[in-house]
Parts: sequence; structure tokens; C-alpha cells
Amino acid sequence: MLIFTAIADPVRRDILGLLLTGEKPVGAIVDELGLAQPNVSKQLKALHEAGLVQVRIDGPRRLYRIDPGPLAELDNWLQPYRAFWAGKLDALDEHLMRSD
Amino acid sequence: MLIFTAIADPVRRDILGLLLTGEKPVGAIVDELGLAQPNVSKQLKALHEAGLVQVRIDGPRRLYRIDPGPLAELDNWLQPYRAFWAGKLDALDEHLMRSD
DNA sequence: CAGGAATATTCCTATTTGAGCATATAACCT
DNA sequence: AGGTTATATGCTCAAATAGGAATATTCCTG
Repeated sequence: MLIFTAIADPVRRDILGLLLTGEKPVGAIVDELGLAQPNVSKQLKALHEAGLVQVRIDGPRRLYRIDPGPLAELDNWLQPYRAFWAGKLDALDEHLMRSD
Repeated sequence: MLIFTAIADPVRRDILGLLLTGEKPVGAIVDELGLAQPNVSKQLKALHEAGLVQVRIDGPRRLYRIDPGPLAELDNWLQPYRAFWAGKLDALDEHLMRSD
């Protein structure tokens, strides 16, 4: 699954948000999001296939954590567009630059 | 439509890519992507509803251009995750910093 | 105002996908 | 080994959506 498709789902974005504070077992995500466990597992599988999370086995638990690789790709995709919103500030920027 | 959903579609990403070089009429996008005109119009509508493009009427033509607002939001959403891939370079970064 | 070019809209269909539920697998403990 | 906890998988259904084809709308020109 592509990064773009992976983050299109709000549940998957919520999961990534939770993992910002560090790796978590599935159960913790289920508790915090109030969703059914099978659905959380399925979205975690999707995130894993997209390369957005990695798993670490800890006894009976699976600890999921963020793998930022695909997010860095997204950041890279975004790059050429940055000129557009940066450009909106050009007039101000150049004014300030000249004041230096 | 949310920005995340809007950029999940490859055709819509292609259209945004074409608009990087400036505003274009629908026909130009149709020619360059080799897609049927109604489909291009539909995806442009989706992009417009997502706030990703703006339209300017020029006679019988509609000139579409990028509106970077939602992309800036995406950039903002990405922000907390940057620490993760930046962190991967910390060891190297700090090493280089100390060399200065 | 008639015709033609550019674009939008509608209808239909096939595919995808997320949720719910039931069930299966895996690991730990005694 | 048996029971319990943690997680994954399979099945089915309903909703969303992209594409194709036909049609409608808008605007310019003569």
C-alpha cells in the first residue's frame, strides 16, 4: 500500500498519532481509540504493509512503532509545492531581507 | 474532501504535478495525461472541493492552478513526525556539529 | 441566433475497502 | 497439557469511488 493511501484513512492517522509517544501494544491502541480489536489489527497490518510501522514481539504482545521512512518520502513529494506557499510570503520576505 | 483523501488518488497527484508549472486549461491536462475529459473534470472538481486548486475563467476555458493551502496543512500534520526521521540522523548530525 | 469548441454533469457499472462478527493462532502460566 | 490473554485472519455486507459513455451547459464567433 502506498503512503498516500495509507494515511487517507482517519483511523490509521489516529493510530500513527498515538504512536508518536512511542511504541505501543495493540491492546493499548484499542483502549485509547475505542475501536474493535480486529479492526485495529487490520489497520496496523495495512500500516505495516505501507512501511509506516514496524513490529517488535514482546511475549504475547506485539509492540508497534512508527517507521518514518514513507513519511520522509511524503515530505519529499511535498517539496516542489513548498515554493507555492512560501511564495505567498515572498514579498514580505524580500522586504525583510533587504532590511538586514 | 480532505486533503488526505484528495492526494490518495494517483490521477489527482498527476494533475497537481502538471500544475506545478503554472495554471492550465482542462484540455491541456487531458492531452498531457491521455485521459478522458470527463474524468479529468471530475478529478479537478474533487481537487477544487479539497481546496487544492482554484479556477479562473478565461472565455470558454477554465484555468486551474494550485492552491497550496491544504498542502501547507499537510506539511503541518507531518511536522511532529519529522523528529522521527531527523532522529535517525542525530548521531551523525551531532558528530558533525561537534566538529564545527 | 446558429454553430462549434471547451468543459461540466449524469448515469451506470465494477472494484475497492472498512466495519462487524466469528474464529484461529500464538504465547504465557500453572 | 489446559486455560487464559493477546493478537491475527476469514467471511460477509454496505458504502464509497473511479472509469466509460452519453448528454448538458457555457461561451465565443460569424
